Amino acid sequence: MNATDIQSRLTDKTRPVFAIGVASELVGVSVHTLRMYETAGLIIPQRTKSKHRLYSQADIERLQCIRVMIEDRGFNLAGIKGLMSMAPCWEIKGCSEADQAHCDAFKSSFEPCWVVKTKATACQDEICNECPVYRDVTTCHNMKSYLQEHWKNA
Amino acid sequence: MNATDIQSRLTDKTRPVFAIGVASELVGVSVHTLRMYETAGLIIPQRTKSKHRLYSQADIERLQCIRVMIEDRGFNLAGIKGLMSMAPCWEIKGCSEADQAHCDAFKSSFEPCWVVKTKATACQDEICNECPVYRDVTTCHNMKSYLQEHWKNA
DNA sequence: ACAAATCTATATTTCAAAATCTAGCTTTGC
DNA sequence: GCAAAGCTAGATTTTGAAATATAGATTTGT
Repeated sequence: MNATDIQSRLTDKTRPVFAIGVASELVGVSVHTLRMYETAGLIIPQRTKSKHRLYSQADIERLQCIRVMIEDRGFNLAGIKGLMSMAPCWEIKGCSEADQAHCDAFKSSFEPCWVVKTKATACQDEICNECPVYRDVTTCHNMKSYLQEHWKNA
Repeated sequence: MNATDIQSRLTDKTRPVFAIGVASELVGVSVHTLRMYETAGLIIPQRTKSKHRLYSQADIERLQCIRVMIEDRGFNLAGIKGLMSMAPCWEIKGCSEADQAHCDAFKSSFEPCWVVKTKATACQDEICNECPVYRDVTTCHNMKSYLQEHWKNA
């Protein structure tokens, strides 16, 4: 591993480094609450081989956004999930019409794509944690601008 | 008034015809709950000269959608309002860049345009109840498709 | 080796949003 | 004219989502 590799590993916000206890302290909620957000479909931490959760810096920021939505804007978990479901994933991933036709995320606006079971081929083997659809949906920022950008570029 | 006019009045879903008590029975919630939804910024019934609320058939359907979001999808009022705020009103209304620059609805994604104070000139004298942005945002339907249509046509 | 941390699953508690109620006044419609 | 319905404003009650706690097994790291 050369110096550039080391630098990139140190600055990679998506690298899973924090155990749930550390993440809990960084975000200011209990470990159980973090597990709850996962069950609700708001966040997908990586897992070690033995199923222990690992959170990245990006995950921490995502969780902080979730807290803002709850505390400052009065959303409940269903509402945050609903807002996240607005991302036009099929445009971002460039799904064909055939792909769209049998993808639950395209057909309904009730669940984010990283939660649905039946997916387009483009997402079959996707690790959602690393997918731009999942990564860029940070509902505490200006979501309308986000949607605009992604529709315009589509 | 000729036959065509009569027909159009009878079938106009936006004509305000139901007092709050009737609306309350049609939707299946108390009159107070209807007033609460109004305070939350989810619906804007017309008013008589003496400030009595009047609901149209379209209003009833809007309210039924709100109930679906609450009962079936678990949203709270803040979440429904947040979802409604996703409509790209400036695209639908064709606002100029100057208009966008001093319109709160363009700048933030926290409130629907029909709730914000500082509006674009295109909306200064708008009766929001009759505006397509307000009318078409029925969050219980496929909101993603709605956004797609409106972005594509923009 | 073993204490601390994490895992899943379930039960219980908390608390604020949502709904209901109250009061005093105005409007509506028979 | 007057009873019924609507208005605003504010207090109170309810209720279920969110958070906390518990239990027993597994993994981690010193």
